[in-house]
Amino acid sequence: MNRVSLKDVAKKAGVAPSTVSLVLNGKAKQRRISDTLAAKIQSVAKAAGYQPHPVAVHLRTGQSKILGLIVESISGSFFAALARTIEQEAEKYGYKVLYCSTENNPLKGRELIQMMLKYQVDGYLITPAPGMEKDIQQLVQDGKRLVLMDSYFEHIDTPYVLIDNYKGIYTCMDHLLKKGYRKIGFVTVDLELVQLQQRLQAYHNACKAYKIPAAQQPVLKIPYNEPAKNITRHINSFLSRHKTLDAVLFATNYLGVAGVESFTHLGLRIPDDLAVVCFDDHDVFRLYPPGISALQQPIADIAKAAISLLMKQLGASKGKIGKQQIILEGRFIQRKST
Amino acid sequence: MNRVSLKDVAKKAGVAPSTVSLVLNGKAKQRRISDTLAAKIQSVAKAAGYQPHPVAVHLRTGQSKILGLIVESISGSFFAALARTIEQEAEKYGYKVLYCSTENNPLKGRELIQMMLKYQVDGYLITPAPGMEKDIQQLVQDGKRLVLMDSYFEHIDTPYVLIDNYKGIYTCMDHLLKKGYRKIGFVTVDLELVQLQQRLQAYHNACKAYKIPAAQQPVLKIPYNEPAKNITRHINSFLSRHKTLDAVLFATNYLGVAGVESFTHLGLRIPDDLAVVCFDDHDVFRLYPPGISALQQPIADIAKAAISLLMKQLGASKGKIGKQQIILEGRFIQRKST
DNA sequence: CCAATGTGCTAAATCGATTTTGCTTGCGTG
DNA sequence: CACGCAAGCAAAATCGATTTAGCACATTGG
Repeated sequence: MNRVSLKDVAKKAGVAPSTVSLVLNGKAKQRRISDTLAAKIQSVAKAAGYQPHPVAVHLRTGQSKILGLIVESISGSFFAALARTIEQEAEKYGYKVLYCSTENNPLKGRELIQMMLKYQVDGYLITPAPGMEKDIQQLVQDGKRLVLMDSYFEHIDTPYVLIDNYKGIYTCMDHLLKKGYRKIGFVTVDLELVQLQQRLQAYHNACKAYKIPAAQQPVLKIPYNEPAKNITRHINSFLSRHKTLDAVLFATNYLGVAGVESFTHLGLRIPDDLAVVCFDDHDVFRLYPPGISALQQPIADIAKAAISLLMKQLGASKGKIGKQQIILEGRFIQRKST
Repeated sequence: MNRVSLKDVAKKAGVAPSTVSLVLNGKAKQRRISDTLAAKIQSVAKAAGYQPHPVAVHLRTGQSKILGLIVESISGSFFAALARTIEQEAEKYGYKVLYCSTENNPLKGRELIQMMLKYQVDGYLITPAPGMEKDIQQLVQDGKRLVLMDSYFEHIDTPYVLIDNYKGIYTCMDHLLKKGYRKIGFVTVDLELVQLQQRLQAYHNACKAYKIPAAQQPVLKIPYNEPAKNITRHINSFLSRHKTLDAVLFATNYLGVAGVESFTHLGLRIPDDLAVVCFDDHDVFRLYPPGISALQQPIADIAKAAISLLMKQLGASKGKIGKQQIILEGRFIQRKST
């Protein structure tokens, strides 16, 4: 229960507290403290197991060294992986991450933001859900540091990191079309989010490029926040209505997962009865026989880019503040479903 | 961006900072500060919109005024309701709540506890999942203040609040038996947790009291952490194996919810083909026609009792530290399923 | 009339760090 | 020899609160 304070270290080393602080904060050179003394202080501090008191640091510097991470659902595999990498990256800069999920509930999103304001996090990392627009606008107005991931709002000027949605879907479509599939259904979410519009657009444009008439571009738009079993039901009826389909492209991974359930339910064999591709990968696609092709998001890269952007805003990183909008490309993972 | 500090208030009121602090902390009487001055300071502080700086308070007092709440799943209705009430109650004592869910993942539970240690929460409120036993033991050893809810560990001496599991199930059984049902199936989780043992025991004892032979007490134990669709599958086969059942009693609400799916799947009509009761209520039971009887947990009371126990440990509450184990009774909600 | 007691408030220490300013030396230069 | 400058470290201020010790004045008693 006995914390070692900076003073204790100073006493043991026989120097002033300020000297210890300077050394431990790497300002020894700059403040012309002799190397021998610096080395001694370092070793004494280590031996004593000194850990700076975060609350004191926070009070003095005004920095909590905490980042707030708000994701839609911590149970989703994309978000879980994202959270882990974010945490690792943040640690490199000496930041802790406070992470919470909105569980697709905008009210909860608001509460979480309020909570993080209270705890004075230094910066925000958010995968914005529809309904959080105003809250995010507010954060920007208040001059808070933030980076959006996975999505963004067209008329709020914030740094963000996301995948190239258009190119991603186009790659998937290109793959299917080159394989000879011509009756491709598209399953997406019924939402006005930019990235979903882009995905839809890419689907239609790819069809057009291969001279597929507009009438043969069946699209299923599933309501947002629909329970899993309803999604499966929607997909069931969609597939039944369009018996002639030879391929389906899912716009998000949870739709793809629901689709998988649908296939087993309808007894469809992949890829003989139907070819399948999904935008955004998932464990299920790797495991479900025979393996479903997917466009993998570079999760680690997204996390790194996001942290990097945030650190630049916080002035912790040396680099200049360059482009604030980063768009990464996905990687197509071919499996046996196509 | 201009925080008003205690000093600012002091300057505006023309008094010393210490006086302001004493007044605002309700120690005016005790320190014989005149009522007129106290009143003036109060009004000045209010007018200036003074808010104490939590970090400074934390540093000085050593109290973060934050409680850590760890639940199994924030999406579960029981836990969500619990979290809300906890938050409300905590606010009355001037505490904020940092809440997170383990999503039934013991590893995540450990991480969360580590995080809360870092943030120096003053006390812990935990609904312990199997696998967290060691971590909780450690907390107790470190002298942390904590209260368990919903469950507990037999050989760790901690304060806890939970429902009377035995009496709860007995009440359900009594209800069914009085209505004339004699072939009652029991669906529970295959876990060694005390409260589940008690529920099972109550089931068997109630049967015995009505002279039902042991051979006619069919019990289905479903593995822990099974995905929802597997649970439904288990229940399907259980109900098919025991066609003669005239009633089912579910030991937890998520089993009941899976059961409901099973009924629709098998085309069973409630209560004509089968009577149903569930331990622990859920929105679904209220909405699913014709409404399923359930033993409702007094969630608000649990939350209040837990906060009360924790506050006593933290010395924030006036009352003496009395009994540390609180057992509450559930309320039977009769609906049309029986 | 002076000590004892009470009253009402302020000054100063403290929590544990960071950061600016300042104080000694030693050395080189004119 | 005096002056200036730099090196190397210590002292003190600061962040924003809480809390203890104590000061100045008034009242009372012997």
